[in-house]
Amino acid sequence: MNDALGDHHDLSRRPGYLIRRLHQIHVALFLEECGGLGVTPVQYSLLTALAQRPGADQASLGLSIGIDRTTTAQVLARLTARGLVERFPSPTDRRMRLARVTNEGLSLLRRMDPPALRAHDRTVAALPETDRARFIADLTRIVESYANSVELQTG
Amino acid sequence: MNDALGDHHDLSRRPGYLIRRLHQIHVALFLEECGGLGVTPVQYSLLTALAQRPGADQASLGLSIGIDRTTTAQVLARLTARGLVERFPSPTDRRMRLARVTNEGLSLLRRMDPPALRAHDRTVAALPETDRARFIADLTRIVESYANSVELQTG
DNA sequence: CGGATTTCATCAGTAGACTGAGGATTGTTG
DNA sequence: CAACAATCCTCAGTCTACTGATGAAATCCG
Repeated sequence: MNDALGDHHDLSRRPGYLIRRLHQIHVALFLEECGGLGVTPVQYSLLTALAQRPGADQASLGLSIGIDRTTTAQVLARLTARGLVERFPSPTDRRMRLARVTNEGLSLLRRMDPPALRAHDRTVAALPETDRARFIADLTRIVESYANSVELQTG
Repeated sequence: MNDALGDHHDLSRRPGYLIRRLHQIHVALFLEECGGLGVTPVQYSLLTALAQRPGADQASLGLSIGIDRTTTAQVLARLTARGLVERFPSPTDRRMRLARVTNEGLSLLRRMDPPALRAHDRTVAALPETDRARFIADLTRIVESYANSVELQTG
């Protein structure tokens, strides 16, 4: 067995494993900070994106936050059921359903911002302050390197 | 609106958002490299951990790879159905079900190692080579800082 | 104009991930 | 020893996430 494979058998050296765990940690911190409001990280991302682009259709909305068409529809359905989002048919293209954040949704979004910001900050709080920006820049660099990759994007 | 919250409205500056996307990218790369073998990243992690600790019980197995009791049972059930893992009651504690990787599972694991290693390498390939080890060290640091955190651990 | 293609949304199916509740067993302690 | 507590697993329910199939609508192009 060569060294590369030997190291590879130590789970904690696998980037993918560490990333899954880090994702898990962030979700837990987010729910700890925002749990009382009943909104998950993805729901919060979607609300944020939709608040910036009212009347977006599901496909482009999902694309902008990196979730696929089916997941986008599911999340929108839950937010709609709670009255945080409205959906309506596009007047110009009857295939499309457009969405918009309701006043109630905007109000919730404003209340969520401080705890959500705390959750994001706590996610990288274990790093010395001088390393955090660099770490986030590295994350950004990897994510953006795949942003235009067809096979990894939602279809 | 203060600056911190203003920046926060740019999704791509939120660590949690970037981590979710990065996780997504890794899973896609993993399935691209290993897809033909029909094993997911979590299944691969579990097989790797179980191969190192044959006869582990579900709870400690899940704990060691950071998935909760219910998910562990689900993943083990799928692997068992495919003949990659065996489950059997503990001879000393009738509450426990122990598990072990079958010969077929060990064989698959060996075949998976090269493509899985490629997937993990590709996950951080967008970073200049000199930055990769540091990035992985940062990931490790954060994950380990929460390793003993009760409220974020499975259980 | 009309058929082929593309695009948008939905549905069904599968997988990972967690909570809360419950039953069975084991361990602790008075 | 018996009551209590802790542990292990399972079950039901919810949410994120993806693929593949299908139907409806729009667009392209001959």
